[in-house]
Amino acid sequence: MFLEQSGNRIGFGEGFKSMTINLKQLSKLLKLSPTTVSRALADYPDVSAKTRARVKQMAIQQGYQPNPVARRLQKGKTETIGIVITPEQNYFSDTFFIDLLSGISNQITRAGYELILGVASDEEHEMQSMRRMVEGKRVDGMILTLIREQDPRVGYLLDRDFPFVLYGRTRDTRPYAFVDMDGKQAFEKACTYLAGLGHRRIALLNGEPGFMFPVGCREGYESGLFLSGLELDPNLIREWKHKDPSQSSYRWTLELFKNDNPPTAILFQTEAVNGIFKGLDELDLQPGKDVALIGYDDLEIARIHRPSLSVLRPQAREAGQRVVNILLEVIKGEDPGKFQEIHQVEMVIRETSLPPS
Amino acid sequence: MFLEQSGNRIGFGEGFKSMTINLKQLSKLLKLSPTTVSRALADYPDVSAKTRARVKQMAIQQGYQPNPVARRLQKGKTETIGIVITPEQNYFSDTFFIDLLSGISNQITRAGYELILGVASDEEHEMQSMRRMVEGKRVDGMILTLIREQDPRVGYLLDRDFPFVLYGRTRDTRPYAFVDMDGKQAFEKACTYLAGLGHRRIALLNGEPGFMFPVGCREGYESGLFLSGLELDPNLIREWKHKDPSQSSYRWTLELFKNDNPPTAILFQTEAVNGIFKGLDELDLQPGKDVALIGYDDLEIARIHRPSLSVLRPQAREAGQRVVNILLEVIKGEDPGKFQEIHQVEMVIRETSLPPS
DNA sequence: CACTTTTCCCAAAACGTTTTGGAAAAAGGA
DNA sequence: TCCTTTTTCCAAAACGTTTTGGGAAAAGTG
Repeated sequence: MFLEQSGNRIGFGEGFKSMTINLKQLSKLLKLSPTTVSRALADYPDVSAKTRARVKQMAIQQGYQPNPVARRLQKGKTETIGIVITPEQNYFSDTFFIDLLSGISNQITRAGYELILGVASDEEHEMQSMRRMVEGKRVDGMILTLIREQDPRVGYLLDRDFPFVLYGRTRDTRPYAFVDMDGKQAFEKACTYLAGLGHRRIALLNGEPGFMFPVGCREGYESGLFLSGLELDPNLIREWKHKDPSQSSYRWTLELFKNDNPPTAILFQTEAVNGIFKGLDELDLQPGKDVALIGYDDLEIARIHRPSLSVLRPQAREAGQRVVNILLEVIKGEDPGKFQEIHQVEMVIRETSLPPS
Repeated sequence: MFLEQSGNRIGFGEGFKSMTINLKQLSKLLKLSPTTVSRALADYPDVSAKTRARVKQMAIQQGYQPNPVARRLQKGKTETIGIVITPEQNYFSDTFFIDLLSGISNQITRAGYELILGVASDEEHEMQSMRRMVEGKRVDGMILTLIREQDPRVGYLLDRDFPFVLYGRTRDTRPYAFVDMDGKQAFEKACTYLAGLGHRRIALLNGEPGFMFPVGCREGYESGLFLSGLELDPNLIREWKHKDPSQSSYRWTLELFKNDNPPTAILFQTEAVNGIFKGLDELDLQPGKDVALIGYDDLEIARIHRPSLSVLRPQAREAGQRVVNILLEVIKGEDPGKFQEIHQVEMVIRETSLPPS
């Protein structure tokens, strides 16, 4: 009686009923057609400035917001993008991933899109969660992180021409869009810096093989040694496990110093720092004094610890924003091959990168 | 020509076009009406067993999946629930929040729903992000975490009768649904345990005031002291800041031991453990040996550290699942007041809870 | 004035489901 | 057999937008 339709029945077990106005009601209030109201709000030129203003004012006054579900159906787009995280892989180490997610989320909101999140326990569920999003027509595009050297997700998405952007890179040769950190350049920089201080025995405690990121780290490390005229000693390279970064890096730290000719400096991913500190402590070596340390990722612990840890600092938030902007372009139909960005990584010198004693 | 509609135009700037079949096409293939196919798939009794089987088989064969957007429009539900996280509040400390999120996500997926994520930098953006979800008709329900004593979000949602569930509690007296950990009972248990070992000076390094969780912690602490016949000494209670848990807890640790009569044990949230370790180290006190420690939350560091840290362990994953199940009931129209759960917290005794030396 | 162009608006269709309200056919009951 | 009930299916409406394809009125042009 009061409202012709969509009135708010206050009823049994009905749960929440929106009290907001819809397009038809708004147009009735304005004595205009829904068409005109819709077009006025979308700034089409074929509605006069006067009515456009009138429409907009009324829309604000009535708190009208177009129903996103209806708009999505008509537009044939979900206005949604998906991401799947795998906490078991210890991705959530502190601030880094959160910064990335933060950049992603803010940019998505700005575009009026939605971010839907999947949480998977392993590689298989990760794929499953992504397929649900893609094949279930729940998203317009995917963001991929923690990229593996051979990553089935990339092949899957390329095969069906579905829009996606990687944070990282893989070995697939077909063109695709990615935003990656220049791990190679970062580790090269750190390595030459340490060599410049006089270090001759520089170790690399690298991430797990199979993932793409450690590949670049190693390349940079080797290239840094080469540029500094140092020899590569395989005994100074070790790899820890994602499942248990602290434990494995602890063991490898002890291992490294069993060498006849132990390292005077270590490069590593900050994620593994607890294990390294513990190992050094057990060996009665002072971090920064007896062994120089540079980590990749500026986690909280790096700033807190005394001595504070020198680090390579990727700009995760900015990268997240770029990932989204690129994905939106790809969704629009742009050629993904055009978007391949490699971002510089800053080096922050603190207290653990002194010359050898 | 090939397909009457929704054919896959392979075109310019068109981006991804779904190659999947829709209801109308499927029904044409089956020589049935869309109505019947829809009802067959939904197991309505008014379609014969034979055709139902035929429909289901064809649906599988053709890989048919109903378009969720269309279904949402018709059903008037978004089949989506929202959550907003605030990383600045240091919520993502290690495994705890991830476990919660993991439980939430899995249960949501199981129900065929979607989880949309907002990332906010502060309280204001947190509210803004939630309002966008609620008023923009983007979700059917909200999950709230990191609850404050006076939490404007709760009032907001109660006022408009919008479905939500808290992980935690607040001071609002109106009935609402929540799943909370029994922090009070946990701290009481830890406190009486330490007192039972002979500790007489037990300190509490509590979370930031304003949030609800530390309130329970303190109550449990005080009750534990009382039950053990110990006096409450205000000098043994300190509160650290969310913005900077390590730094502030480090300072307060030093402070605690400036006492004439310093503590022999400390209760705290594990989040703050780095600062405590650092403080004790500086004071030449050995954790576990000179000072007993029990933390709340079983973070990785607690298991890794030597001596390993005794902790109170909330079952975050289970709690996450309960939150979702309850929220789905509330969305269905159940009375939220019926769902108020307080979960027990387990105590894990490791190496830092010995009798005083 | 008569014609063309521009301005401004709108009715109807479409997006892909589910629900409503029957209707035809088959089965049951007398 | 005739009437009633059950079984099985379907056409049409609805969800709330945007887009399509005009059409009437106003303005410009000769």
